Amino acid sequence: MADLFDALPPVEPPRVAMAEGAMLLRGFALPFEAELLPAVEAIAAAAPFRHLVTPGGHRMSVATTSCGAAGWVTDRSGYRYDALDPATGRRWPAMPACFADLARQAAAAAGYPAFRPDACLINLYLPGARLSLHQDRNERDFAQPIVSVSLGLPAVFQFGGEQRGDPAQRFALRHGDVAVWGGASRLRFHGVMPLKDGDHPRLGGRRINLTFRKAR
DNA sequence: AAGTTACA
DNA sequence: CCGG
Repeated sequence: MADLFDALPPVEPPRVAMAEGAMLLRGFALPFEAELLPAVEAIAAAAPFRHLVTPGGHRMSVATTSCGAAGWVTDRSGYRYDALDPATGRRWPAMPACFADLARQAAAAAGYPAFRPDACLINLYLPGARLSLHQDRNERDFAQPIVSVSLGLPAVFQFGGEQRGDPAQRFALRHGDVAVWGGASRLRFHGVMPLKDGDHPRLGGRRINLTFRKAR
């Protein structure tokens, strides 16, 4: 059996319903695309990517940083949003306008026209990096969706149910794809399979994921 | 508890 | 041997 990428039909629908309230926007027309990667680099210069440790004491294979009024962090004591970057003691870099515009447009296209993110978690995946199944539940208002933008190398996204053991669907995510989930799907478990080696024309051997949330 | 491994 |  060929892998998920080869198994996709030759012409992909631009919008795929993953579940109720959850939409995958394939090849979303990224506004200000040329500005996105330089913006990530500028954020990383002020708030470096780091491998956080989970409450269970495990080092995440994905490296993270954040921008916006609140940043997602974890350590032995738990998951949380913090106005300050624990690594620097300073506020997170401001959310670039091109990020906020992208998140708003994608959310609107998926049926969430009022989305105004105040946090963007930036995940850096190198080959082998993964995110095991988890829920996004540290935000205060679950009426607000999650908007997840894929850049660079392709990855396989797992989208499960509200219980960790529920069966998970898998979706190939490529550069320019945006997954949006909210409503009845807001607390679904989700994750990313280990990144395969590859070479993206613009991003090289890495995947960068921008995950927008309304944390507060 | 956003992790890893073993094994059927 | 690969993948779920």
